[in-house]
Amino acid sequence: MASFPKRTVTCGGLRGEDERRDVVLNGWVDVVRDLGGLLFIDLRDRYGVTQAVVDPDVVDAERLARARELRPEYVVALAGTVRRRPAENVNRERATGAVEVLVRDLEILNRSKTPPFEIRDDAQVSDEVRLRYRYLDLRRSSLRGALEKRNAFFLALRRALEREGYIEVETPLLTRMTPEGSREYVVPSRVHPGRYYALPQSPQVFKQLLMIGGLDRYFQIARCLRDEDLRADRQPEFTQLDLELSFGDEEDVFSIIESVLRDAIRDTFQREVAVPFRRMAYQEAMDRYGLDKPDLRFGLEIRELAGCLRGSGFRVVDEVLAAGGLVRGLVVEGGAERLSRKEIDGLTEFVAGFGAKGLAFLKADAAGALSGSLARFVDGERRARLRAECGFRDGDLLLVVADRPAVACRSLGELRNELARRLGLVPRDERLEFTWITEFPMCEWSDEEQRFVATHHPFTMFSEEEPGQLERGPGKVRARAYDLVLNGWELGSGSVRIHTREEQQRVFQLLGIAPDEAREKFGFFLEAFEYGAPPHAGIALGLERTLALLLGRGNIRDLVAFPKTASAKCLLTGAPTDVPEQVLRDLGLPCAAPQRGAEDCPARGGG
RNA sequence: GGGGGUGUAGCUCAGACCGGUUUAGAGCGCCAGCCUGUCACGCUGGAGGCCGCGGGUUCAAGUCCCGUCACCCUCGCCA
Repeated sequence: MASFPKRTVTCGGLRGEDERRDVVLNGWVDVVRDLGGLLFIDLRDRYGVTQAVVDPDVVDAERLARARELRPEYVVALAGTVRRRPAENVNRERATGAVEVLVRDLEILNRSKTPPFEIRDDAQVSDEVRLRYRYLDLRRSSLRGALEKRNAFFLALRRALEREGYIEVETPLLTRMTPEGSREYVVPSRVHPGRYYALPQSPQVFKQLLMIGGLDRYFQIARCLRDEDLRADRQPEFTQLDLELSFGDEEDVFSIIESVLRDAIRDTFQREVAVPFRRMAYQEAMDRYGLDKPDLRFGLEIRELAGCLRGSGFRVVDEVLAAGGLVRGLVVEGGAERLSRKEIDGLTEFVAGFGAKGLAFLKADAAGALSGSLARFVDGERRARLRAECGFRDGDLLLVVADRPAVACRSLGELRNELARRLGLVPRDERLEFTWITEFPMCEWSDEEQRFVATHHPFTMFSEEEPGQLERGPGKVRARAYDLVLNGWELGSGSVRIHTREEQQRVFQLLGIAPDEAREKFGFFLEAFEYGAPPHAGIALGLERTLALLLGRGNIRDLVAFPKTASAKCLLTGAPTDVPEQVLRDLGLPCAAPQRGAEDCPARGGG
């Protein structure tokens, strides 16, 4: 038997046709409006808000007194009769606004302290307070709605993948450390003192083993953990749609992802996405947009300026070109008036943040007069070329970076995004510009490590134009890897995998992983290749990022029920915490705790 | 690890640039009283401050200086 009057409807369920029904509501008090005689209670739960009326002519003094005790966030059970509101009192803002519940009886199930912030969507509250009292923030429809969308989207993904014959398999959370890649969380073993598991940065190795195991079509909505510094779009724990297929290649991965995303977005957001997605080679993305995750919602493409500016007397240009650098820029339409000298100085600092040593500029006013740091190097002929080749017209602003290729592309790419934000070039509609970025280089030379490092990961298949190219000119070999980009965010990446031991060993060797080391760290994996590994390919998509873009949110924190701060702390529980010395001893860990001041305690409810 | 921003009432913020001007304010919330059709109810009154923390300069510090902590953004990092 229930110890309290159990609800017969939710706070979002009543409509005009429920008139005269006897109901019980359970929920939180949203607000009480005590008019002295009549008293209105807005009662809230996940499903909505319903107005209840306590009428002193209907209830006895004891119940009236109890009603007057109610405060926001009290948990109550209300019993009463549904009645239509008089026409002039209908609240059209609310789904239940045509009715109200005339209270016959009420019980306070729990009291609440005054919450640290009001449970209202329009209340502006700092992230710090929201995270500390996350359970209160969860009562607000904005956060709850995001989690409901997350759930609906995940279900839709699972439905679509089920339909395509994919099977969801869970892979271990306690696994072995991988030598390449991001920093992993390490878990000490009590049973094996001095030995450690690692939490997976991704299920990469296991999903390939599942292919070798003949699972054929695998997916997992998988938690991934990385001990790296955080950003608005990065949490230490995040969720990927991880997917792998056998006997297929890029085309199969593209088509399954396109179809699954299209269906899930249609089901969850009632929005249509055009498939197939656009495709763009890495080099084209870098040349036109400066970044490997271009935002294609606006133009403002990067212009090649070597031809127009070579030999103009602007020394930096010629020096940079002679050293193999790039001279490129952006033409800002109407920018001559829209951007002041001071703002351009600010942009110079902005690109300096990405290593650019300078930002030259040229303004042409409405009458055609030139000004700016480039003006004295641009004669009539060069001006005509700028107009013809780059569309530089009167009233426009040309911003130029001359630098090493990597710096020139990056700084102009970031500058392009920044200008689009400032000048309002990003369309306000909800357009979704999906793009596959393909043909990444296989590896890059790392000055820091003095070796080649894999651009994607060391299990990625490469495409050699001739045998032995990987060894002779590794910088020129392309990986069969691809990224999925949406509106300037990288949603995820994947590749066709290596499936023979020989090719895998060639890549390990290229990356400077000695045969002994490879055997020790990846022996089990190389061995698996010797027992009939099928050709396979796959991808992993960051689902919080995908949802953040679909919901128009600037960070992924609200797609996570209990997120961590920029310093990877949980403000609700206080994690990470010290642990008792005995626990460390049992684990065979050194007990010397670093000297520290008093740690913040988790919230105790204030007041 | 580096850079930038923020930190003042429960919440969101003024005050700080140029030290003394009020007894550090506002809106919301909170408490009390009044109010029988409100819906962010209204009206009247009230309580509430280690000005993040520690040091320094000064006759005098919310305000200036140094350090430190927390949160946010970001570079590095994130195969």
